[in-house]
Amino acid sequence: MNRKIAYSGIARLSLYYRLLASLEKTGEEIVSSENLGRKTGCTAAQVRRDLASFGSFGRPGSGYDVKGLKETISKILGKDRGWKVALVGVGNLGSALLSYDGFRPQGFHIVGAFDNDKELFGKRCGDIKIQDIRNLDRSVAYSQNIKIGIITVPAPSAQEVANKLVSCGLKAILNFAPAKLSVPKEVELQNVDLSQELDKLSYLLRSKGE
Amino acid sequence: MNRKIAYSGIARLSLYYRLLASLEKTGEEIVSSENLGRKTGCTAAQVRRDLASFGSFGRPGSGYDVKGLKETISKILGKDRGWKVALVGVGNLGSALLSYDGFRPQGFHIVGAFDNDKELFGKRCGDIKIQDIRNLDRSVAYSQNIKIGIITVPAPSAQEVANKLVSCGLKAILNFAPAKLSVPKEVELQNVDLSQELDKLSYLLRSKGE
DNA sequence: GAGTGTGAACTATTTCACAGCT
DNA sequence: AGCTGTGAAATAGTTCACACTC
Repeated sequence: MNRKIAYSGIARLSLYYRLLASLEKTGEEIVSSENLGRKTGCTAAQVRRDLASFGSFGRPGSGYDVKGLKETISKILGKDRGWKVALVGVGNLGSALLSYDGFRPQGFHIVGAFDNDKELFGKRCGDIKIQDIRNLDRSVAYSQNIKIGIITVPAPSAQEVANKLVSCGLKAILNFAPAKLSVPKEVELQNVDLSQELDKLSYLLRSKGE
Repeated sequence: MNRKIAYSGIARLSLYYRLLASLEKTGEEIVSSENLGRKTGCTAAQVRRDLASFGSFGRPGSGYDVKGLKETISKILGKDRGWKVALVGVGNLGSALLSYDGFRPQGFHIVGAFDNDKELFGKRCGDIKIQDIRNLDRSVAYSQNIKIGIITVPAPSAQEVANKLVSCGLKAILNFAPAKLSVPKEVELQNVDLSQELDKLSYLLRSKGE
């Protein structure tokens, strides 16, 4: 057992998980690294290496047990924990995320939505009532066991919101604002940067002469 | 001049670009790799290495010219091309992206929005009228010079939409559906996978015992 | 003096290829 | 026979450190 997974392996585990969930639905019981790889866009070697960093889950000669591996990965990723999430910034993107029903089955439950626009207070979005951001404090976060925050405010307010989330004791932030946030190193930060994704496509197109 | 940029360098160029645009607004004229790095979360060495893959843009002793470097990166990334984009799937996320006004200034212009839901045809979202997906064909894409497609449909229809976009001659796809798409290798594909981002946070939290 | 551009060293990640298990 | 788990090799990416330029 090779104890250290490549950082990029984590993202692949997420893909494997989703594929396993779908294989389970269609009744597949066993899957090989070859297949798991092809269906997630990874190589068989990556699949085996990634999984082997956490233990020996496969059976030589046959492959991996779909249901078992799915549960194993769920535990590795911590998806079995049922994370509670707070979202700040109920604009276009924020409300889209609130209404998205794909997070819950993945183990993420948005339990609070906050904004600073009076007009929105009390309105519902999905099944959550939008609250004044000032209602979010350490004790609320603690009592609701909220550990993850999603930032969907405009870039200029993003750092301020991040500070707030940190001061409320949240441990992880998913940031959609196109801004570089500073958070204490013990707080995990992931950025989703839509313009950056388009820039990558643009570069690839341009560099092949489109 | 070191001709080959690391793939991950492209994403950083996008960050540098955005920072330079903001420095330009505040009237800064010169920036060092040190500063550019700190403000984008990269190292000074990365900044210099990334830029040096395309030429010598800095002045030893002072740094990089903000305006000039911004324009250079714009060209490198192909942002100066003014890409036309079609979006398919005007649900929550799709309409959020249509209404988002951050793409245009970045050189990406969504010129068409398509769905298969009759109820939506003719409605406006942002300043675009939603059309029947059947209205999107090769000649429309060609005449409007649409090269990039954004997929914001549910996972089960994503591959079908991708096929359609490819058959319309689009050269790049930004996919938000949690599905692994197959496209010809000459078509560029980037995935934005929100559950995956949450999974990464979940893993990091779990692995540090939160 | 200050800061770039870049070889060279280092670290991370991927791929190869095969011994060993079922 | 088929497929995993894993050393070893190969490749990719990052950091160091400094000669050189302004």
